[in-house]
Amino acid sequence: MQPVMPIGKLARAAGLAPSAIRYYEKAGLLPRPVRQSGQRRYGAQTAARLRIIRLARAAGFTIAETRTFLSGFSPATTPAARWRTLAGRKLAELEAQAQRIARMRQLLESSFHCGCLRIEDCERAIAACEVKDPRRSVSARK
Amino acid sequence: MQPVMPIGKLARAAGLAPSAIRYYEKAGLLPRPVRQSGQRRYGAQTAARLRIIRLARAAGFTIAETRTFLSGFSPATTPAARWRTLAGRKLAELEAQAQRIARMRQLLESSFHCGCLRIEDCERAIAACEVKDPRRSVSARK
DNA sequence: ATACGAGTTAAAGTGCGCTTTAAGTCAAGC
DNA sequence: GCTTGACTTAAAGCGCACTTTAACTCGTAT
Repeated sequence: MQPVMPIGKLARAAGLAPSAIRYYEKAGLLPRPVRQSGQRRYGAQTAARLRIIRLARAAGFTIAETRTFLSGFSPATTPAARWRTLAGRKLAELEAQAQRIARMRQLLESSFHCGCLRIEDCERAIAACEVKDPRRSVSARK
Repeated sequence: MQPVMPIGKLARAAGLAPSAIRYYEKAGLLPRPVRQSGQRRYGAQTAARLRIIRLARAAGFTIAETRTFLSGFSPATTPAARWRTLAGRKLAELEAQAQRIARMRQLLESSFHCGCLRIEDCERAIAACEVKDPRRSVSARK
């Protein structure tokens, strides 16, 4: 039960679906594991690696960024240094996202305080509260 | 040039691609416009409506929500009341997003302060800073 | 006449992170 | 011998908001 877990057990242990683990393998986050009659067998180190992956994902890193963290640096680069590099960029992205959220909040709270009875009436009044950047929106998370 | 703009002109005026305008029409955000020999002709009111759509999108509403705002209420419901209803929900979503961002920020700043030389070494150390919710992540905007 | 630019359509493509499906293999229990 | 459950693969599907493509039609300028 220690060095030879099948994928289902590993998945339960990690709180993931087996398909996600296979996907991570294909994506280069996990090495090809040993096999017994065609089936993957995992040791405790893979469970540990999945915990790291989960941490990275929870911190907002994409699969590609997580792969970079795991294997995209010179082997001499320490985990701490890798994390600093990637976290710096990610924090900037999060800052941008936070600002977009703040802007949306502002729009949600400040718009349509008009007394128009029909939308066609507002259509003229809106002109003032013009939006600068027509692109981008967010919301919708699984 | 006032009540009979072709789609290209409208698109430029609104800062959108013609394909987006056709898409909005198919999605039910815009009414089918008058046509001249098969081609769409728009008046100033459509430009105004596009400004409203842009505002709604910038505020974080999805296409479906925007359609609800425009035509999903009883005609007697004022724009202000419609907006209040939808904005309330959206603000709650934004609050949730903001919290996720805060959590990601925290993880980014607090993780991997270990002195491990290789990731395999951290794999044991990580166990402590366990993540609660294995699902969900964000980042990556067009 | 004919080339050009702008319009038309339906259908497929994009990005991301998986999940789902279909069709098959394998070992263990009855 | 046969069912059951867990595994295998490659490929397709999902959600969202558009964009891109391919093949075609217009009116206008040369």
